[in-house]
Amino acid sequence: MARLKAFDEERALDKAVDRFWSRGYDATSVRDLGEAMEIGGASLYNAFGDKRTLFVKCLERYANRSSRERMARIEEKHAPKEAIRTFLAEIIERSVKDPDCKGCLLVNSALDVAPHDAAIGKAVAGYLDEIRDFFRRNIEAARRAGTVPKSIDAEVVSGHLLGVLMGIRALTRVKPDRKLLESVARPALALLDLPKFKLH
Amino acid sequence: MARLKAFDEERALDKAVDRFWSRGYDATSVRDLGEAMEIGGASLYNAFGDKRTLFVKCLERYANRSSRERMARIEEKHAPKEAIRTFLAEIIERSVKDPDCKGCLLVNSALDVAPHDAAIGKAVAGYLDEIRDFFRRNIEAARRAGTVPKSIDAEVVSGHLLGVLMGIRALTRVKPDRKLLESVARPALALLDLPKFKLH
DNA sequence: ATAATTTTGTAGCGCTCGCTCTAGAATCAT
DNA sequence: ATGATTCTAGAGCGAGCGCTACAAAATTAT
Repeated sequence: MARLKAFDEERALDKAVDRFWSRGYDATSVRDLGEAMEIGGASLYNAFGDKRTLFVKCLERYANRSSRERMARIEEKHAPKEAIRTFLAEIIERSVKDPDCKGCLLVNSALDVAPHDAAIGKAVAGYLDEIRDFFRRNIEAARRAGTVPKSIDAEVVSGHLLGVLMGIRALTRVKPDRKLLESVARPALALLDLPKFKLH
Repeated sequence: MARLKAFDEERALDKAVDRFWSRGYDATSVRDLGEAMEIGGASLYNAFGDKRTLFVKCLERYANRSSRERMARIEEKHAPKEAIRTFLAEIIERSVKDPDCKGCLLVNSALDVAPHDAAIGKAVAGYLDEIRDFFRRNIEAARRAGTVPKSIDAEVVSGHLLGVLMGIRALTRVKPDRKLLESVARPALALLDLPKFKLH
């Protein structure tokens, strides 16, 4: 009944994610995107809507393929406390090995575009909530398993870990130094190993 | 010998800082700046050079009036450990009270412009180093004063605090919630109150 | 006053932006 | 084949971008 699309939508979407990730929303032009996705402007608008709509789809794609994938993969393979440790270690590893210092698309977007676009802000906040939930449920599981002191407050420490994560991702973009990034993470992880002292 | 300038350069610079701060580098046009500074485009270029040069001056101005001012003021009035606590408390206070969720110009720039401009990246990294130095020397002073356990490694914990600070500033832009921001800071501050346990 | 010098407002340069229009190429059911 | 429908490439729209050219206005030394 009609002509077939000449490109793979998912593949093209991944290319768009890369561009937004490394250049930011504003600095990425529709022509940049078309070039990276190897499609013309008309096809882009036809398949993905306007630039902002494409960006929203990129955020969702990134959340699925980067953020959620990592959490699911790690959670499946590691005990709760080790899951948290592995998560941060993997972030640091990726951060120092990325020559472009792209950081995290969600964190970058949280600073660049979220404050100027309420809907995107809500979306980003939601993705970050998922990460905090990952920390929270692993802390709680570790508490139940006894691998983390009972004095650890999952509510507080999950927030702390989310902040530490974002700090690492932010620092990566100006000072991608392994020693520094590890020093950001280490006290947060050490917290989980402390003997049973009341923190407050 | 020549016509006098009709505007106050410092006042105009402050207005430029505000605009860059709330809108980001790319999204702030030279016309925006001229409007905020209440000067025409020609005067802007005459007095401050091009947009990028103006931005560099804005970063320096911000560092002097916001970052360094805060550190000096707090350091003068508080004992070392309380200086750290007060610093983070003030950041959180300002963050939750800012209706525009502007965060910190240095942190915003670290993510937006630093990765795409080596010179600005170096400058931002330098300003962040100053903040880490603030943490480091206060930790060391507190260690000497005995208000912080000797087991605290100033090198590690100053990096941790810088990361926590950046995490708070980043989170502010999407989730400006006092409880959340305080949960990011609290374990880092609790660390300074712990009895003498070796962290690693 | 006059001349010298700097600032100022304005107009507009060339360029890129997000986006759309249009004509034709490609694919399906019939 | 034919017709219906969708996709594609390219040109180009109006708008805004960073920046500059230029002449009028303002100031001081002479």
